[in-house]
Amino acid sequence: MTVDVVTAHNRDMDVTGHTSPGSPSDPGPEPRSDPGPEPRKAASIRDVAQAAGVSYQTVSRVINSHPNVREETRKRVEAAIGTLGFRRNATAFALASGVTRSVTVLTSNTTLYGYAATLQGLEEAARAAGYSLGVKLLTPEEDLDRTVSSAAADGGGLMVIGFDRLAASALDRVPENVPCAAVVEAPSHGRTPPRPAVWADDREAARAATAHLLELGHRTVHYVAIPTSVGTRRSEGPRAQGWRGALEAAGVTPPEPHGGKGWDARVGYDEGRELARDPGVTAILCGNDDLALGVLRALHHAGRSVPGDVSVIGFDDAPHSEFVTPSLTTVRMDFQGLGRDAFALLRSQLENDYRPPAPTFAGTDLIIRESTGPTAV
Amino acid sequence: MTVDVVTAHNRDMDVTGHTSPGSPSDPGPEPRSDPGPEPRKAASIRDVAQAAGVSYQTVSRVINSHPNVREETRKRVEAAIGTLGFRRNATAFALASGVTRSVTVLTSNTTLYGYAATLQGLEEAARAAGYSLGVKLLTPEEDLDRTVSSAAADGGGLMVIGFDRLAASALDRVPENVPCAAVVEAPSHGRTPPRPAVWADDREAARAATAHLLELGHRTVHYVAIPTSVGTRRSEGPRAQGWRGALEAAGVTPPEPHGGKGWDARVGYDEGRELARDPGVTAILCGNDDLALGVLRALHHAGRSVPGDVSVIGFDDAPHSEFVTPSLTTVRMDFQGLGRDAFALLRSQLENDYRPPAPTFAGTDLIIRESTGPTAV
DNA sequence: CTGAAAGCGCTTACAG
DNA sequence: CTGAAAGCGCTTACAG
Repeated sequence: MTVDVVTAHNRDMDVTGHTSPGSPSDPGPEPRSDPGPEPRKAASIRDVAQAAGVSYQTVSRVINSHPNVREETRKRVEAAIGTLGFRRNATAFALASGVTRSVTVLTSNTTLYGYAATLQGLEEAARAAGYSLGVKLLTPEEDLDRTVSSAAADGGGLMVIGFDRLAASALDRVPENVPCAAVVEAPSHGRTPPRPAVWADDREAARAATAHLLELGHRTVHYVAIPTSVGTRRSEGPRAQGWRGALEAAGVTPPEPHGGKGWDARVGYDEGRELARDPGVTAILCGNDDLALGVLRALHHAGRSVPGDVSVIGFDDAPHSEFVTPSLTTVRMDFQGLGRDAFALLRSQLENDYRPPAPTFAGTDLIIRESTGPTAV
Repeated sequence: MTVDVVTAHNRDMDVTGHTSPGSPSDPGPEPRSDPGPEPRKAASIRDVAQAAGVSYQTVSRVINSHPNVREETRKRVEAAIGTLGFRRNATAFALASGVTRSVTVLTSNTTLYGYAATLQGLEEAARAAGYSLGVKLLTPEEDLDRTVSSAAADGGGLMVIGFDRLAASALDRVPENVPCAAVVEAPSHGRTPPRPAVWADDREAARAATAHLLELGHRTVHYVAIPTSVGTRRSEGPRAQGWRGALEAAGVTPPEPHGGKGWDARVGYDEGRELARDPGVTAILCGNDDLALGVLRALHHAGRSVPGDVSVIGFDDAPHSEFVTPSLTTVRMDFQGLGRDAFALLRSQLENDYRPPAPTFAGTDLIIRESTGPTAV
């Protein structure tokens, strides 16, 4: 396929670390008794109290904007806070108050579009609610129980982006008494996720996309699967189920699905090469836009035109899908909405008086672009 | 340009929140004095001590794998830890020990490839070192000083992904006494970042890419800029400087640069339409691959072939760039390496006895694919 | 090898 | 409206 001529350039490092002023390598002229203008250690509530001539409890009242503080006292304390550059120690606050206002996200990926966009939705919701957000990457190498329990020990709640098997088993291992919510693949009928969760209707979206291809006149539709969080066979994910359901509803026997080996364009390319060899293949649904891109590329290399000879539909509506040629027909997903809604589910476990608002998830849309068309006559 | 026929589907929500067992809405049969099999509250060091029949200091020794504990005592404590499901409270640990082993990343984006890949490098390095990783998104709406100081108050160190103006000014505002490191754009000659930082040699990479186009016979090279962290004009970033430097070295007067208005393909498309109108344009360097994708699309719509009529080079080597048609000649950046190296810089400020290892950053490479070629004769 | 004390920086009752 | 006490769950010296 693509021949990459790699021209090595700039193998030299240009990475610089500057030692901070006052580092051991620069002892300075002489030890001074004067601590100097820049405070070495962060000011505490007690330092502020002393500077303002009040007790430290009063400082606590001011920083928590308690009503019962005389105006003049407050001013004095605030002035001291300003000059000392005081910032409340979040660790001590968490320990003393018992409220953590932090969540850590467990995810096996941060760069794939669906994951990254979900993460962004989570971040926005967390920030809006005044929570800090931690991220812990799930890897096959590390012991899952250790990873999960160390994340749980960080306090606060846990969010799981459960699009894959690794993340799904992490979700299964979250201890009962740890607040937790997840965004997951649409569960099979009658099954519920082990924890409060949100999901998009992948199954229905895949059904609609497949039906659209059948309506265009294609005799059958092939499927290139993404890995899935459920089952072991690539045909068991909700997108695969929706695809199969649409075919069966039309009286078409579903062909063997492809893929299931990864999320990226290379996998799509490899599967696309196989599909391109079969002249009977005229319509392909892909589990995501990256796979679809690889399939497009493989069809191009095989000399089969899109959509003239073959129609291709992706999934997710990644940002570049509108700008490739041919532009990609795909299913738009509101990952950020999923992230926001999942955060609300977690927050309702963390704060007793918090009721989650109406879900903001926008649903799924089939976006028709250039990569699909009627069958050639 | 692309006509999107949006078929609304599945606007219905399919988002489910399951209330956890024992929620207020399900009060259960009767209050029981028996707390039941599942512990409501996490076990503390004291609970473990009691269960094991030792003092809580001994438990502390065990969980910190202190040598001076009798083998039998250790066993007993470990058994108690197991049955109680004890996990050390990270907040209390941080407060008592003074070591935080956490960093929070300040970034204005998490989905653009360069940012996401840098973040992933940071995450890997942090995890390998046993640090937890927080992410705080920088937004123009929020007060920068507040955002920075709240992140600083979370304890641990700060990492800034400083590829844009917002992040650069966040970096300027980090208080002197807060440990901090950054990954930044290559600084101009004689200027140093306000904090320890790493960078790739964007300037040299852009120079090399431009020189490559000139060597192919192009009379001049046009530039579509990404926004930059320095200066106000789009021509001031290091990539722009490298591009201009290469032209001037060849005795070519640089044309006015385009872009600078955003990072995504839409901006590239808009700029590409302008460039496509000028038949004298035969070579275009873009500040990133998304812009390049938009430019490619605009050239396609204008009926100008790539690389037959126009050559295009991107920047960053995003995962999809290899699979678009024509595949994109681009500059590969080792963002993950930058992230790892930046973390080491921060860690050396956090741990007195830690010396950063040799940098792992792999440099930049020009990857030549299909979107570039010799000028048409 | 193990236990009793003091303290990390804050908060939440409890007193005045 | 403001101050003195106790405690969050752990650690680091200090004693035995």
